[in-house]
Amino acid sequence: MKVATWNVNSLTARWPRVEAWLVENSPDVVLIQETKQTEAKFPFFELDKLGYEAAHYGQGQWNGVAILSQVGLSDVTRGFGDDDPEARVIGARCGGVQVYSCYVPNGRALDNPHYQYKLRWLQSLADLLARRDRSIHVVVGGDFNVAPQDIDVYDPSVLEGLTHVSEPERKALRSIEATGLVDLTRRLHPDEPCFSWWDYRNGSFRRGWGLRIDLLFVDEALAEAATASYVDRDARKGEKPSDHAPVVGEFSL
DNA sequence: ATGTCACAGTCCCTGTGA
Repeated sequence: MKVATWNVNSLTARWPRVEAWLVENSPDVVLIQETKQTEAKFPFFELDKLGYEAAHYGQGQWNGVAILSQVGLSDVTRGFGDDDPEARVIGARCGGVQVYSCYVPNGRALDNPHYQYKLRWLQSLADLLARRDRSIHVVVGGDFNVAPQDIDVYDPSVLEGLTHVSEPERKALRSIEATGLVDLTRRLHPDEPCFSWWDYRNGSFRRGWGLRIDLLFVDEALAEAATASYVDRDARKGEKPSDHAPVVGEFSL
């Protein structure tokens, strides 16, 4: 089973790239973030032609998450069941695996109210995962907007005092791992940065100024069944790329 | 920190978010 997570930064603007990538890579399950689409605009018909069932939690101008699957899709859940008005998490059962596509709030700055929202949101996710059915495999993927460790940052000194690297954010990720989940990319590549996002500005991609903020958390048994994890950097090149590259995990189930 | 991109509004520019 091949599972990918990709923040596409507008599925409307990115559709030509997304479609080409799906045809070339044919992942079984794709966790999408930042569709920036209403339900009416989501390309259900086009995805069906490519062999994908899809579930979308859309909002319109901002946010929006989706799950695409070639191995079945059922039991869709949207949000945490609280009063969060932002479309940032969707869950479903695909091929016997419970999957979640997550778009964690950016945080903006440590003294911004949005940063507190980010920490609360991560706590809600940890609570949800703590309550999960342990008899089923789980993949929790998405744009976490947190670089778990300094190795996940091109130059830690540049980001000092900024969001994405603060200790409370990193602690929140550890509390997600503490529910029995493994950061798959780091497990399989202990010493490689494996960046997944590069700012559009400053020629950051060309200069290698990246962060690893797109993560795949999987249960321990799935981590042991993993055969590969990689970032498709080619998707960050060429015409109209997203600022994120897809992160892929492969498992022999 | 900022050499960009995408969105909405009421447009061929500005504000906002990332």
